[in-house]
Amino acid sequence: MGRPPCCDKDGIKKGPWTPEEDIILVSYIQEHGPGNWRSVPTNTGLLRCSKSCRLRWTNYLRPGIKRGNFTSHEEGMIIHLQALLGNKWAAIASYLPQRTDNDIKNYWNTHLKKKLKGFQTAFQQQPPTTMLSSSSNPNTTIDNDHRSLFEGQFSFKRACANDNLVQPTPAPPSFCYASSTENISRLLENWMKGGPMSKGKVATNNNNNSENISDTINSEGDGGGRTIRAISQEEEDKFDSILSFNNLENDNNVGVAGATTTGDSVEENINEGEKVCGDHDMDNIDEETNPPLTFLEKWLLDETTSSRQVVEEILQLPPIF
DNA sequence: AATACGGACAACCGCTTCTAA
DNA sequence: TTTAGAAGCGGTTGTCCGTAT
Repeated sequence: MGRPPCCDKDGIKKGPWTPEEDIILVSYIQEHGPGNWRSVPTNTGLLRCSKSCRLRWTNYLRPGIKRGNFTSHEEGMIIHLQALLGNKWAAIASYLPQRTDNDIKNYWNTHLKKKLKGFQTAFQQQPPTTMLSSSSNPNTTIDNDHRSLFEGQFSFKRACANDNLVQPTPAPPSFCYASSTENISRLLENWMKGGPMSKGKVATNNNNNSENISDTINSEGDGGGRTIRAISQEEEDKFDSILSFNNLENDNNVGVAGATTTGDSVEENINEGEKVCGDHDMDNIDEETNPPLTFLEKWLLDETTSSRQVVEEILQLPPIF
């Protein structure tokens, strides 16, 4: 026999969560910690499926979640990771600990996909170097639509690249209780301060005590367990194939996401990545809270990776670091 | 002013993987 | 070892809101 069912299918409430439900859920988790979601609806009286409770907590109520205002840095990370990993939102979110997979997925579908599609369309007609120089060259063949695409819609100003400067964004949507959700998260902050891990701290996976929220943030799923982890063989294989694809496309100066490549071997890229990574000023990185860089992370940090550079150049993205 | 349309995002659905009994 | 439910995850849908007509 397996486990008993998590909850009755009848009488389950669907749709948006109310502030009252949020408070009930947060209060319960404060007292008991997340996990054992099957018992949450029963113990709280919430007419929600356990799955819905877990999702609500991990995506919106847990402390440390950063909402809205994706920085250009984050955009760059998402673009690179999506090119590398595909639609593995949970894996991508693991490199952006303050963002949930759902948030990243929505942002990709509503913002970045459109931008990249427009970029690829434009790129098919004009390679990046020419396009970039075209703005100052009236004799270029690039048409005005594409120029405006890059100068307007695509213009992530480098002036905003500094992480201290938040990208200008439209007013937040006035969803019925987004603000109350935020308030609930804020309420939890003080509580978290007394815990073993402060809000938003990048987690390691060393602590197995699931009795408190901060530990469970490291270990639960659905966006909850955002840990820096070693690259899997599958990811490494995919990375290799992307590099191979870039090399194949090199003759046409077109690579993944419209990027060019130097045609370096995988080994050369890896070595170069390690070398450059070593040249970065890592003094501010706390090894205790930020584990040693993985292969993938080194690649992301590698400013000499030509494909990344070109994408950043064309999209006016800031250097990742 | 009313309506239509599209964008943005929260939440749900369904499939896959993990794990407790 | 088997089985069935929990958990994880990505895709899709529903709803709200702002803007254009």
